[in-house]
Amino acid sequence: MSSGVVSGGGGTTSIVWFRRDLRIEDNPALAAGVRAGTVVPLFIWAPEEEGHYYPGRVSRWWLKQSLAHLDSSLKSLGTSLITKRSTDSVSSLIDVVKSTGATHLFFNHLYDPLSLVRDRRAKEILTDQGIIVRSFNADLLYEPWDVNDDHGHPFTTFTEFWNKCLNMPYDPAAPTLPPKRIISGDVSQCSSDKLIFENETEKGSNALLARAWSPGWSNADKALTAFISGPLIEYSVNHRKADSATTSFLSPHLHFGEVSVRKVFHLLRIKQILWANEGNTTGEESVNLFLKSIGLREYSRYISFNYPYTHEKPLLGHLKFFPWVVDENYFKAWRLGRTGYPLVDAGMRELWATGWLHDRIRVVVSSFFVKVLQLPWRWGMKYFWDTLLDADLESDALGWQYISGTLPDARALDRIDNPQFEGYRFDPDGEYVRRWLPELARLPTEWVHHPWNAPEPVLQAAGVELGMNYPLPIVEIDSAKDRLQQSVAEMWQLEAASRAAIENGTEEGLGDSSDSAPIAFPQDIMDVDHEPARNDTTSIPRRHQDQMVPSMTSSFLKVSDESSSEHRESAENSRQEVPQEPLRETLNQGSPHAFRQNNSPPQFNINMGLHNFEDVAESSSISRSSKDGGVVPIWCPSSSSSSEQFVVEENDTESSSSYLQRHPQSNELIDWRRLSQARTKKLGDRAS
DNA sequence: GCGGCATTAAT
DNA sequence: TTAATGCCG
Repeated sequence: MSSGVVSGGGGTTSIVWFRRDLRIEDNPALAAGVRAGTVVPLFIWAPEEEGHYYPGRVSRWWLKQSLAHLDSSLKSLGTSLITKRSTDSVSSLIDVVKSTGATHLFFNHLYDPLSLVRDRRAKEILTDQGIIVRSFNADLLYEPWDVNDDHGHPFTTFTEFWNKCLNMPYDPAAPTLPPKRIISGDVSQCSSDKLIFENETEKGSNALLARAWSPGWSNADKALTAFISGPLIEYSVNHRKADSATTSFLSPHLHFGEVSVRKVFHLLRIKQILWANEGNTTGEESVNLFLKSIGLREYSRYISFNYPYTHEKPLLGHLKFFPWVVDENYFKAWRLGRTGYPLVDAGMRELWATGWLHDRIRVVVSSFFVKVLQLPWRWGMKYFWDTLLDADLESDALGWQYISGTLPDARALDRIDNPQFEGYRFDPDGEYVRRWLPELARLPTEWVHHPWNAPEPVLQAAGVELGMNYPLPIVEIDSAKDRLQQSVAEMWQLEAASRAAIENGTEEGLGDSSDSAPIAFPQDIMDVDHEPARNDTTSIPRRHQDQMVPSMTSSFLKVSDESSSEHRESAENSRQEVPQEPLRETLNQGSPHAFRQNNSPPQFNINMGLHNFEDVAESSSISRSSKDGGVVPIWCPSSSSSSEQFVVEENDTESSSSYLQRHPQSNELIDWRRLSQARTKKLGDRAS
């Protein structure tokens, strides 16, 4: 083992607390533990801490495999993973500290709201007990607090943020190699709990997953290499097709930290320089495009850190006044893939059956959800959370907020994308629809994305009976447009009224807290009986509040019980209708050409011209001195949800200014509110 | 070379 | 819808 940089090895035992950094390679917390002496690698399974965001079935399956993989790697290096079942991570940490005699705790940063709170607590409490706690950046190219505009404020649009990232004065830290050997700490007094990640029924449902996916850090590394040396070069050309085979397969790996994003970045850059030199513009474009999807992942963490309520509240406050349609039948039809819009339905069936969805299709189905059905976006987000293999709170929150028009740079709120046209754009030959909607399989391409227009003889010949074996559109696009216009107008009126009320001092705080009564979360919807969705839109109950999940920090509800049982049942239903996952058969591991399915990197990545950065090569030699090891991103929720304190603790001598001092208004709604008002004016002008 | 028209894609 | 790009006369 290496000589102990921190304290001379030998006597020092460190706990390395693994969370979503399930890799050996380029893992700063692990490296710190190895440097310090003997190591106790630890994983704590405390899903109840996640509240509503108890991981979904397929996500838990992945986690299980990934941990097994990690454990076997650790064993080959000389130690093994201690696992604890817990409802309180911090007490479990204390237990492990006591039973192992550890003096150090190392972990890598997470940026979701819950982890920010929990990690702060962990750090405080363990530090109080005399433990040396250090934490590191293993998840991002740059820490959120390092990327600011000229005034030192956080960016509020992606493009600005990403341009800044690409033009930082120092490179992301270079990835490091795995340790050669790990000396195990004394765990004779510290037993592992057996962790249960799936029940028997779920096991059955998960059985096929292993044929398509190989969780675990070294498999992630293989997937990365395979992608970069294969489909990457054509990524810009192919990434748009719903059925294309050229996405990276990396997003679940990235979610669990099986692969280092900094390694991805560095490998991409090598290709970029190579292709730039060769004058391969397609390749260059592809790298930029793919890098951008990495950037969106970064941005999701950045946003979550700076505005740690993004998973439950719209960033632009006016969306609170949007009159969401609370209709359980709509929601159900969407989940079942029975909306009558083939591209949407195909996507939802695929999600159901596989836990996977091409990011283009994610945009299609979520946009349909929000704009056509006008269902509360957080229901959709929650469903994604429950069903996606790569469910990721930060990325999904960003994606849904983008779709819902609640970001300053989101697409226009009142714009509806027509699934029919999107169908011909993303699935021009109808292959995707035919694969997932066997009832439409015999329909000619001409009609496959709008069967409701097809002549009766064509339908008959294809065996399609609209309203019987395939539904008519649940909502007409034209009426959806009308309804959306009305809703948006209503939203602005309410927002203006609220603002006036605040200015008059007649009402307070209507603006930004969770004052509005919540639209209950799906659990009261998930188990509704199987009623066909109605086409009539006149009697839909509406509520004038943003939907609101009970605070994550206060709730130990296991929503996923209902949702997963419903999901299972539905999946079973659908298996009769859906062809038996042809993709699994074709997904031979290791063969890039077998990648039938689109594993896009983090969700919602979309093409965008980035700056070429030829200067990247020169700047690559600059490395930055890490301020890791002391900084913990921290969020303290207060009783009022609108006034979260947001403090970064800095043990580091390098900087004495807290995050709050540097960004005094970063955690208030001020910025967004201002943006919201600017937008009010703009949209108001346009409307009049 | 330039204006007009079509195409594309948007975080 | 709009802005940017590309093609063609």
